[in-house]
Amino acid sequence: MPPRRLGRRVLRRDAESLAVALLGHRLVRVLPDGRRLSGRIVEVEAYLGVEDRAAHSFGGRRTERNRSMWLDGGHAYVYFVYGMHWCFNVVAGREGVPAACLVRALEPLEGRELMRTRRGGRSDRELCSGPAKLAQAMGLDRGMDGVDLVTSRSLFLERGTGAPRASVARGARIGVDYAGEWASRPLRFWLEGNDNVSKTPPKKRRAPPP
DNA sequence: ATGACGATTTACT
DNA sequence: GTAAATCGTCATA
Repeated sequence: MPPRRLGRRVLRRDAESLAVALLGHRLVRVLPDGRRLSGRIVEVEAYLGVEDRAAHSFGGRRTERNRSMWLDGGHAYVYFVYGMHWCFNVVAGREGVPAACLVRALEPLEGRELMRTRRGGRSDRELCSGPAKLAQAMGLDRGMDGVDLVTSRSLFLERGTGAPRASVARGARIGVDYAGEWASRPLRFWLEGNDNVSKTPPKKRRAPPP
């Protein structure tokens, strides 16, 4: 029996619930030649939708770039940032609700050799320990944007062992300092102690008071 | 048509 | 800790 995939019912949950639910399951990529790449999800951030100032859909923004955020829960939202990086999200909620979960880190499982090639021969813990790193390692780009993870043969989520509640840590999201009060909301979730969780970047210095 | 800006990573001091 | 890399996207005009 092949492993069971995560179904629409789970993937339609709200972004915060889904972020926690994704931890401990596996993201799987099957290449055209049949090779498998996969990793255990160990870090996820929730982007809640129109009210969330850190989300691409804040204020109901609906553009060419973020249109996948409005798809039904369980679709992929893959976007390009900083002129060179791709990031992968699992869309949350029902169609018309622009919420998503940014997958920030994986524990590499299958296909580590190919991942290492794609990542420039780095060590195992440098393969998928960041949103753009895992996208590069797994070969996720525009071609995967909008894919339905429930039905696709090339990209999907396999049920793993899940995550014990006690092992899930939470804190502020990374790289959203522009989002005002939303920047400090604890919507980042990770498996405490896992070596593949991304490192928090240095804090931006605040301007000195006048 | 133009300009500002990133849901980041990497290298360097 | 700081800074460079690098360009598609979006808002403004």
